[in-house]
Amino acid sequence: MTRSEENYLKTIFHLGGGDSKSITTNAIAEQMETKPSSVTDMAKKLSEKGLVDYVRYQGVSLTGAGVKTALSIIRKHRLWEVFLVEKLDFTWDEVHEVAEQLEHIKSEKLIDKIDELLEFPKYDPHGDPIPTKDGKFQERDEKLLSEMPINSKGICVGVKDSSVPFLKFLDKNKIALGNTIKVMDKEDFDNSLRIQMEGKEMRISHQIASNLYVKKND
Amino acid sequence: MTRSEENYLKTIFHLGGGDSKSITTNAIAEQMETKPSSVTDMAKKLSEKGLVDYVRYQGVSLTGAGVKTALSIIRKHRLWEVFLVEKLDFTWDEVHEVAEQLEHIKSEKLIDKIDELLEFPKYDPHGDPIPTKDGKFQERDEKLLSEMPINSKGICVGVKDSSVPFLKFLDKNKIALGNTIKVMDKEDFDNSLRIQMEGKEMRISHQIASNLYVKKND
DNA sequence: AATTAAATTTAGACAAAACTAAAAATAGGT
DNA sequence: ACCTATTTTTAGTTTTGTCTAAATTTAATT
Repeated sequence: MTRSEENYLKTIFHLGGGDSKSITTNAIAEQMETKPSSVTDMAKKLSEKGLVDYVRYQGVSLTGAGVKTALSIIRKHRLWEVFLVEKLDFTWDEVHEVAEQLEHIKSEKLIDKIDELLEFPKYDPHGDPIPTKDGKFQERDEKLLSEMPINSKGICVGVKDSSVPFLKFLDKNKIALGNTIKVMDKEDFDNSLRIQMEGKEMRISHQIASNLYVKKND
Repeated sequence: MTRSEENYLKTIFHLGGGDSKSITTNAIAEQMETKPSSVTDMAKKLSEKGLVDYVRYQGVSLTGAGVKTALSIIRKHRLWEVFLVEKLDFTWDEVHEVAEQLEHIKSEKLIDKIDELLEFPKYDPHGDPIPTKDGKFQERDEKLLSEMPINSKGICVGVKDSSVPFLKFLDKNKIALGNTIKVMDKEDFDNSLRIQMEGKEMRISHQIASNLYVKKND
């Protein structure tokens, strides 16, 4: 497994090619900021290795082996993110770039020990689930804040957009994972929300609300 | 800085090319298990970048910038080794391979935080000094056990050979860094030593004694 | 069913890092 | 000073991953 191969598998998984849905070369190229022709080359190689099914002009989807490999990389990425935040005081907007490098370190013992050190976390700093060693996902019953009905309560458990600007915005506005949320009111005009977060009232744009995951209470 | 460039600089430093001594391409090739012709190519590239002085048919030596870069990689390698042993319960014979990968992670913040987490260790698990952030070495007054006079005492502080077999041998014989050592007697015949280690008497071959560093007490 | 626009693949090239085999330079011994 | 063995470099290939530009296939529209 080269680093490049691993990055392709990860991207295909994230684009939804895990459940045998076919992902186009263009979509992969755009996501990875490379050219479609490069993707074609890699598709052939990964197909040779039995990690993806590739049909010319149709796209690629991960095989069982491909999913397994992708999950192991995602697992490493997310565990390293937790490590950086929990043990080294990184902020959640700083971890992605470094984890992109650390996820390629080849040592099963290393990642298992990191997992143990962190006491087997189930979610990463952005609320994304960490696959278990045997590739199982800890799915959670969550919905977007923008889809919560008025008067419903919940806990903020994840972000959909984990870009640096969005995360910094959340920090600035004291919106953090784990916070309690109650939807007070919706504004028809611009779809903004009036919410209570940890008891304090605030107004939130639709943009923001549609990028925050909430676990419903009642 | 590519990974390969970093590995060359590190090797040149270890072969003694830090103090402007010229190291031959052959020596580098042997150390890195590659071919002299490959070394020549890299020597030209590193010379272009101002990291080594290279004279055809004469060899290479590190420039100031080259030494600085080499030390920063060695620093990272050794700090990661300490991390693996102290925080993840790796044994001292398991750390090298993984540290070889981790040393190439690019993030100044990461290594500084690891340093802090470990409380700024001065030596790695094999007793090798860890360069400071500004490239200074913590040299220690140490000598090989084989060179200690009879009746002198000291503390075992490092290994010269840090190969897996040697380290495992030391473990098996309960020889560890930090142990007190007293040289009782030398055998002229085979240069073996009779020593007291942590109070217990044992016999040690010249082979072993010439790969253990000791800090003299008196 | 034909045409056209968009997506995708092919073909050929390049850069990095390595290798092999052949050529060139150095150093040692007489 | 010359010859020879060794070391080192050069020249030409290979592999991996990328690119551009041209060719092909698919899909959408009429």
